[in-house]
Amino acid sequence: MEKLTIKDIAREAGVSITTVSRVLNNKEDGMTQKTREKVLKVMEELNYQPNKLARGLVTKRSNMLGLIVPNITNPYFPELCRGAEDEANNRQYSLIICNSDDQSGKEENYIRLLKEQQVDGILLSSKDRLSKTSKNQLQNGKIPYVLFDRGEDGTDYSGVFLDNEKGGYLAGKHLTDLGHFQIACMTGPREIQNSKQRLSGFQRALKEATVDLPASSILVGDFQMDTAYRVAKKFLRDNTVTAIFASNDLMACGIYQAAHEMGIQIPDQLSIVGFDDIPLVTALIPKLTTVRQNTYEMGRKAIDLLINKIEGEISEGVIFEPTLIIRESTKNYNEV
Amino acid sequence: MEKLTIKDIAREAGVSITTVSRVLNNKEDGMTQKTREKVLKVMEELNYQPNKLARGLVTKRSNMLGLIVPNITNPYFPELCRGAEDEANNRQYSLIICNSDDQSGKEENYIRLLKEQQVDGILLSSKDRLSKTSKNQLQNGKIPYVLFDRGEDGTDYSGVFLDNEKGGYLAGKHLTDLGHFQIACMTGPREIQNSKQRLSGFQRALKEATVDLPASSILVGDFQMDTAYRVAKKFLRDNTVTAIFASNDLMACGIYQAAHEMGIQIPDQLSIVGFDDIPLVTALIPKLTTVRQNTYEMGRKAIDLLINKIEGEISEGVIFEPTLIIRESTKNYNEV
DNA sequence: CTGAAAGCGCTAACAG
DNA sequence: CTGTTAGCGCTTTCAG
Repeated sequence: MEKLTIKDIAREAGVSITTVSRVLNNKEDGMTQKTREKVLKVMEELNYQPNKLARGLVTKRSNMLGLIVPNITNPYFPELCRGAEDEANNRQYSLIICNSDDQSGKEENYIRLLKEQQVDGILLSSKDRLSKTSKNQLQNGKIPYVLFDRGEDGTDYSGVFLDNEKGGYLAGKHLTDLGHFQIACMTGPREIQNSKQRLSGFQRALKEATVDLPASSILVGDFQMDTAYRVAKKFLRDNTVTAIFASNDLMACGIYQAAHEMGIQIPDQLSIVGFDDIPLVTALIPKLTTVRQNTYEMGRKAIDLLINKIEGEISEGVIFEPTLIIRESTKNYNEV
Repeated sequence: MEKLTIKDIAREAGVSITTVSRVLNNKEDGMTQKTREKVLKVMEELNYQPNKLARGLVTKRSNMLGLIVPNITNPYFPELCRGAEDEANNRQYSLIICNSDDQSGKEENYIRLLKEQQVDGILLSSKDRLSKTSKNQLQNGKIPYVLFDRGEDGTDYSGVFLDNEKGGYLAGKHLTDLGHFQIACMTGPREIQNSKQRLSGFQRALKEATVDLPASSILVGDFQMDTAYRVAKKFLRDNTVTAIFASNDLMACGIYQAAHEMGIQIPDQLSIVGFDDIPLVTALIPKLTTVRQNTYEMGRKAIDLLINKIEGEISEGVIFEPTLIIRESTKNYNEV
């Protein structure tokens, strides 16, 4: 039982390969119902599976999409992947998922690889803005692409983004509404857009409530749990605050750990707000209050945009709105 | 700047396409260093990227591999993906990651899709044993494949597995060594191999220590946090145990939650052992004692096997040994 | 309504 | 040392 080709089917069904090709592609025109059925039956019997590479070679469409994520290990990204994958499959595309490990070298490499693999488009969730090389690869390679969340500022708004500023604001407002006024904030890496925007939204909220946020209370993290733990431990030893906003949930976990070891009760002595609403967050005790992004939907939408772009429809970028999910890790200051 | 082909390079460099093809494939023989360099330079200048589909069509090698995981949302699987991806890339293969959502329908569909996409091999991490359709697809499609963890019993040992029985034993022994004798166990779905083996290892350990494990203390979960939470809550209301072994870490999280809500202190009143050692487990308070599998390495090894198979070397399946990682969620019974 | 033939971009004999 | 040529499995005019 060697690999079957369209020829074998044609021979077996007593028709030409053109006819076989036609039924393969559901071309309505031409062909008796009978011929079609016969061909279909032969395919069935022989368990024929068309070679998509060969098809791609002539149609210039591989029906494959690339998705590059910075770190599949951060539970945020599997959500994105699932959304992307589901939408891609709905639309008859396959997804190649790649992990850039937060390294722009790897990212560039994957872009090249995906292009060689003739993917029809790329969804890029970059660590931060695109490196110059990446941008070049993408742009003068004329390959359709969509940016996810961490993108360009201004100009090239072809992507799916979150209103990070608003997210930060939501977190800040929640905390000040609860009456807190000694508040700290742990950001992601300083140079990352995302991170800056969340911070600036947060600052806006505190300002509105005339709560001061001294520079010393702005802690710089790296979106990882371990670092957050260390930074928090040091900070909590030397400072008194009643609330902390972590720019992502993973860092919130690190802060939990630090607080626990120092005997600081959450939320009784310390309120914590996270960001992302990754699934594991409900496993924390107490459950984390956080700013939710609908990652799954964002993934779907991003692929939707990408495919539209590939298929020639112009479709604008989208900005998603975050929402605040109040759970158990924040508490009214008065009750402290 | 239209899509460049090997022809363009040949014309530009003033050589034949064969020559270009040769430098592309690093064929050492023939060709002056000079010619090679000239071609290389032209490629560079024009930023040429070879079309892998076309190559695949003639070589019958796509250099793509498929990986099907049951649920990318369980943090266990991203680890596997990373290992698999890294090894694949090392060996110059790309990985298409697919998510079967624990549905064998989706799994079968993906197998078909991957085959049509002409992947060179498939790494299949199935929910449980293969469905008949999957098996057929794989076997009479003559496509190399390797099974991950949840596989066939006996016969076809082409895969990477964990010694689940030993893992269960390790957990049981740890608990009995600590002096516990009122112990419960939460398993995965009853019909799953994995699940059964972990349980039977666990039972073996208790038996050795002459500790009884009544049927009523064997709780059936589904490897998910939510269910575990519900089951545990009910169980803990009606029964007294001083230790629970959860067959995976996600379920351990659910048990934490239940215990917390009922005011049961871990590990003071209840010791818990998990299974997998997924990354988030150190975010739990107290940190979870668990049976670790080296998922990343297992992923690498699996791809290694797969590629060996593809490239014609025979390589046997591998069974990995789990290890016990003692953290903070278990405590000596005497100190209770 | 159906088929013959050209060609997608590349590799691999086989010649020169 | 290099080029010519015949496909890989499929789609797609263009004829019949």
